[in-house]
Amino acid sequence: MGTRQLETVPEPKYWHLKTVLSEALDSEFAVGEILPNERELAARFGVARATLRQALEQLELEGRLQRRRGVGTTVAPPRMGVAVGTAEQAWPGAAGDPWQPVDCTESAPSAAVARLLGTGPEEAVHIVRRSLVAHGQAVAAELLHVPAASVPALPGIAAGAGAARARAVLRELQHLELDGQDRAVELGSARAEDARELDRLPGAPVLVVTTRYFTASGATAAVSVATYRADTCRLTFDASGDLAIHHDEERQAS
Amino acid sequence: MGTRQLETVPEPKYWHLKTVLSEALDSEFAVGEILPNERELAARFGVARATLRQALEQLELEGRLQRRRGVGTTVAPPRMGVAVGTAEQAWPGAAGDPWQPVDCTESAPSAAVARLLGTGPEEAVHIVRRSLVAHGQAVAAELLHVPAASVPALPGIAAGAGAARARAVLRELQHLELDGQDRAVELGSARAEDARELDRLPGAPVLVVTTRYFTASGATAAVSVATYRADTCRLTFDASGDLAIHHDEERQAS
DNA sequence: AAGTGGTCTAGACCACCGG
DNA sequence: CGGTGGTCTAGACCACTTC
Repeated sequence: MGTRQLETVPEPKYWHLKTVLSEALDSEFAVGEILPNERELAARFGVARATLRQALEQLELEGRLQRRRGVGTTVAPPRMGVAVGTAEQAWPGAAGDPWQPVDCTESAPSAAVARLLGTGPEEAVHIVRRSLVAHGQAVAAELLHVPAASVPALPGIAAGAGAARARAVLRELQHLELDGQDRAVELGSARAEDARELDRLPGAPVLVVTTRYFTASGATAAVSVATYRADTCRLTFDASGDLAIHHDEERQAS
Repeated sequence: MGTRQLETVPEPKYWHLKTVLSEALDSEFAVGEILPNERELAARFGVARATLRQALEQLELEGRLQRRRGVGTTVAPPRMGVAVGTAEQAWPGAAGDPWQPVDCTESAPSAAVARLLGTGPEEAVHIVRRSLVAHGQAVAAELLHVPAASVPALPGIAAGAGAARARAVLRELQHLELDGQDRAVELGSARAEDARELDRLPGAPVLVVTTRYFTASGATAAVSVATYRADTCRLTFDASGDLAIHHDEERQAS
């Protein structure tokens, strides 16, 4: 990266800072190591703290750093691969599904989910909350929306609460024949509730995976909206049909 | 969502601002409409411009707004769905592939790509640049890495330049038998080069899709690194096997 | 030239975590 | 309690687009 300030390149300071820091992370720091605090880093680079923070924010977005209030800034491990697209399609909660049921409520879904389900906007559905933990860290939170029509044999509403009820809904789902599914991935920001569960601040970047599950009759039997921590996760769509979560040392290609 | 300021919930101003603006966008603004400028909005809400900008940044990240220097802030259309996972797996450049070849160079890949390819870190590969345009807007830029061993019958190095050479490499790829592929999606920030092509500023959030293509012998024959504009794209992994880009009115479910 | 969003500054205070 | 990152301010100047 030689000197080339002679071109029409008034490179922003934070961008240059990010590059310098990124190279320093590669060569001079080990995973888990804590960096000097923001005030000292800013002084060392001769910039305002806000400018230094702009660079740190980018590096955190790229999964290179992890910042925690009251603690400090540490060098993040490489992103973990999380398998979300498997060849063997199965209902959520099938054998080997690593998601952990948390609880289950019954209420009206958001307008967007209602549209995907094809149900009326006022019609209540079962909403199963599940979470995905990998390497001791919560990496994703899911809201699984199941219309009552999909689980007709569900025991009465009072059939337990919390995780027990969630498991009951998932068990009933297995009785349906799954015909296919449909996935979309987009960038979002964590709602306050998800942020708490993912140990992030509200608004943290997340990858939102929306999955529609179809029955043999072609109807949408359930819709899952899963939010993955964008800073620590790389979603993998292997053809290998393996649900296992694996942690590897591959870095973002670029 | 009643009033609950009595709890220990000192909600940040920018977060509240974002909520207010978001609701205003839903009810009072049409797609494409320009908002008042930042200085006026900040004054109207009684906050500093930096705080107002923090809210706008979040909304832009969520694909609700589009900001352009020298122009203004406009209400963004819903994200377009871009199909990236198709049941009928095919080599890049196959019939119906909407990607447009731009040019082709021959150089050493990044360390990360070299690892995926299984080639030596110094070994040069063909790097085909392609771009994806939808609705008159560039939505993605791709670097397709093809080791020389994958296209042995390629005419001499001087066989054209630019798009012509890119097409030649793609044509040769079709002669190989494709056995499978492997995808990963993660959040990244646009390199300066990608940012220019995507009409964004450097560092803009992008969805990075890394695809490995395998030959029947199990070797990695090519690696594609595609960066999609995270603000305007929703990646779809339909089982329908349709490469078409469709624009629909679905909003992020949340 | 005028107006927009993008960058940068030098401060201040707050919420959170640890000892 | 001290130290950390998170929020917020009130300015300034710059790069870009449009007229």
